Amino acid sequence: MDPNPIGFHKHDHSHCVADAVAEADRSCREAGLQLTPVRKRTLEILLEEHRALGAYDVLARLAEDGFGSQPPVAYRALDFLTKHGLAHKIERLNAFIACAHPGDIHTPAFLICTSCNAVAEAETDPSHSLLSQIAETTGFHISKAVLEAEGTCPNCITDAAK
Amino acid sequence: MDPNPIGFHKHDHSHCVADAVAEADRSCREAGLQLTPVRKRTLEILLEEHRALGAYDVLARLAEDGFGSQPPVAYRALDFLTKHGLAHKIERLNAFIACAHPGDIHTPAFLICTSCNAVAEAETDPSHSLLSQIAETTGFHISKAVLEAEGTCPNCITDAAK
DNA sequence: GAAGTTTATGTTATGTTATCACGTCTCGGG
DNA sequence: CCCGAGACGTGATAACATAACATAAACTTC
Repeated sequence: MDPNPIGFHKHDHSHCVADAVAEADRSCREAGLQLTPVRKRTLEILLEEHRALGAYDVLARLAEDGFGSQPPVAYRALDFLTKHGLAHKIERLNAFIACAHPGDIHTPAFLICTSCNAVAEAETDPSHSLLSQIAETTGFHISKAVLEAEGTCPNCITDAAK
Repeated sequence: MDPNPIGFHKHDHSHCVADAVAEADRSCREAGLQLTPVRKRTLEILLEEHRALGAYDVLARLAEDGFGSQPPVAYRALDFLTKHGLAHKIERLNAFIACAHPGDIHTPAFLICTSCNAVAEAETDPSHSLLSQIAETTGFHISKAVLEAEGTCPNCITDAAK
């Protein structure tokens, strides 16, 4: 159901999990944040799956690995990751996904394919961002934005045409 | 906690509920849709409160008015309203709000004030919409978009400055 | 106008997502 | 050595949402 979920492009991610974890490790140390075993493992799980995962899916995997089996275990780890830009919550799906561009300051936009369930994280151009325009004209101060689009990804459009 | 939630501007809405319901009534009749008593009452509740309301809040009000008291009663009515553009779901809040611009074809953006809990529905300019740009460049076909920003509304910014 | 179809509503039950409250442990500072 | 902060585990519960089934009204097809 989910052949190639990374931005809808195929790729070999045998190494990218390890790389991303190492990078997270480094940036946390730099920022004085504790990337503890549960948190690190949670990030690995999200990276390995490379798709949006519910908190209870993550929890089940953590429990398998010997961590606690109660919801707060997963929610706390996911909170940490999302708070520090290592993961994002997809509100539409009540699910979580590893950040595709950690380190960048960004307002991510997500493209959710309802056919294959892939979720791609798109970059947005902050300069003529829709939301900053709105903020300007209304005097509203934005602290966090959610941009999510649901539809059909290029691969599934092609498949449907066959 | 919520002095003036409508787009953050004060207004007298003694008549606007009735007007909006009448308008909904008319447009449903035109479209061959049944704005049944539960559905109409649900819309009224959302309009009266003029803020984002959880499904169970709506349900409680419906039950008071003699409608069914089980969750599907509220969810079905809310589904109808959202499906036909008379209300919107705020994903970030798991809550529902009456549409501020029914009839228009629009991709609404919501501004959620974390201080006073007001939610404003902003118009977006579809021509240089962020998401349609993304769609173009990626080949993704968008069927539904969610744009939600969390922050501080002009009123609360002013209040905080005091 | 009887039989079947669609649409809406109600109810019971259950599933899914998220948080609270409390106890323990560990680590670093005073 | 004691203390406070942060992290983690656990039990309990809250909040959000849907499945499955029964009933009733409106419509339509013969």
